[in-house]
Amino acid sequence: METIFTEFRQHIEEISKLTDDEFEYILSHFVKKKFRKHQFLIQQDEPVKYEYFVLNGCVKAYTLDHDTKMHILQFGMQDWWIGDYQAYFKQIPATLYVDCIEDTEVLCLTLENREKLCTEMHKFEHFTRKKLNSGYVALQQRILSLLNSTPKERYEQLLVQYPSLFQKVPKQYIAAYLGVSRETLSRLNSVVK
Amino acid sequence: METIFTEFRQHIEEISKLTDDEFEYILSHFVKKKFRKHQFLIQQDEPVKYEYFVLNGCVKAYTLDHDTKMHILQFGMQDWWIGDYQAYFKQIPATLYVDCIEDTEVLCLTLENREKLCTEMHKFEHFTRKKLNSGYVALQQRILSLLNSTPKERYEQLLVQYPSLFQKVPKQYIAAYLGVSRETLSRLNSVVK
DNA sequence: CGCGCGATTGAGTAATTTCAAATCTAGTGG
DNA sequence: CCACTAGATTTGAAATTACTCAATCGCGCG
Repeated sequence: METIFTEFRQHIEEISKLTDDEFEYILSHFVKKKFRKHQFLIQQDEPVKYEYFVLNGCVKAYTLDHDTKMHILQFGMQDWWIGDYQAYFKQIPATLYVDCIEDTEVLCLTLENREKLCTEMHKFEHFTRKKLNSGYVALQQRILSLLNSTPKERYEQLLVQYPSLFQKVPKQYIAAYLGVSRETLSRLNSVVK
Repeated sequence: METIFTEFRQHIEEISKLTDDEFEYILSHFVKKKFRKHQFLIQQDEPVKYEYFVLNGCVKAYTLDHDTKMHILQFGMQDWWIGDYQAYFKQIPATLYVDCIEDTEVLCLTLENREKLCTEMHKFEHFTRKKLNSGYVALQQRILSLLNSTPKERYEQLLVQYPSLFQKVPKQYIAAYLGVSRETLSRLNSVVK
């Protein structure tokens, strides 16, 4: 077993313990791929074949406003799942771009294999449901922070919640994630709270 | 079978067909409750016993900023699920309020019964997972609309997406959902696009 | 050393909020 | 049927916040 997959196994086993055979079986439904910095995993209007599990590296999922202004829906770092779920589940052309902030390795799962695993292994469906539960809650929290909080508060919350993001991600992308201009984000540091 | 439950059955059967016995079994894990306009289903800091399926009526889930400014996370109308999922899944005190915009009947599901149904009936776990998939996508869309769109655009998108909301819900609550002040929402109508 | 990307700073502009007051509406009791 | 009231909506004006556009700064890498 390649050691690169142990993290992936641990990730699943946080929710459901697996036998070696079970893990091998799950893994056989994924394809490993490498991408370079700036390379696209998904491009708007293209078909969306996969959901991705990030083994290492860093990616961002975003839309472009009038082909210029970027709005970041999600980052993907080690152990995070990422994709264009709307397009993936409905099997329609991509509504998002996903590209690499640095060189990145991912595990790719087709919708077909996802459904197959869920049907064949109750354990995997359980894992998927649990993962979705927490993902759902996280998105609700993000919505509340967009409604409740000032840009400065949102920035500080993010800093506490995902300090590792700030190691890898240029501030302008943080701004595009928080929903403010890069200039405003820059000025937050000097504002005395 | 009370006719009030046929909608609920149809709602599940949009994803998984059920036998009468299966539906009866599922239903036996829910409790039906009635609430009056202005009554709370959930109050901040109280325990969260249930997730709710709305049979009829209308509710809102929200937080209060400094006990005054309301931010609405979600509305719940006929056939919608609603609750304080963060508190429900983690079994911690409520972070939200949920109360009735009009008299409302709901089906209540404890976390225990939810997990029991998911464990015992693969079909129910499948239903739950599918429902979460689309819920997850819907929340992502909401985040993107908060990042991408002007208040006027968000208002118009909501109007197209959920016209029935506007029959039941005062505009000030729509404003609290869209993330603008009621005054700004009011002024949107007069702004020539 | 110089290039290029990212971050910062400044100034003017646009949008939204806040606070206050006025208007409208539906439901209630006389 | 009308007057009254509470809640909801609208309007006005001032203040605040964030945005845009432009210029500058800083740093790592070839």
